[in-house]
Amino acid sequence: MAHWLMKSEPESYGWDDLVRDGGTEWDGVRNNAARLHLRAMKKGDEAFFYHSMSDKAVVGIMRIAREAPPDPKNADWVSVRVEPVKAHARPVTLAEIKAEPRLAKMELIRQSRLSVAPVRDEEWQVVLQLSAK
DNA sequence: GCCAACGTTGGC
DNA sequence: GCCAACGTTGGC
Repeated sequence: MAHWLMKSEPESYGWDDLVRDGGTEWDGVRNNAARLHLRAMKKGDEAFFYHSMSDKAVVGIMRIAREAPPDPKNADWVSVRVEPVKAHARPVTLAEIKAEPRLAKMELIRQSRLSVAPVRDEEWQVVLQLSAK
């Protein structure tokens, strides 16, 4: 099972909105690299929900409930369905991630503008540990 | 509010 | 096919 990280500004659509809705269609991704990651997601994969801009923290875990449909007429419509799994006991801030040497290679750090990014298994575990502290 | 990083567009 | 100009994202 693969792991991912998906960003949203909490003011436009945050973790609380996701929980309220019980899940959502993750669309509106325009960046091509991010789109490729969306297409690579499989049902059952898990993803961190990251609040960008005002919050800058990983706040919870989502599950990919439906993969992107194949061959859309318009690449802009690529989307997956995500559902909330669990809020972190404690959000893991960007500052903490940057301060943790084992997370230095995260795509989140290396390419800050990428809104949908893969997360390595080791990195996933480290972030989980930080969220439980 | 500023600016760095990155992507896209369009002129040549 | 190159590159300058411009737009967007997101951290600071």
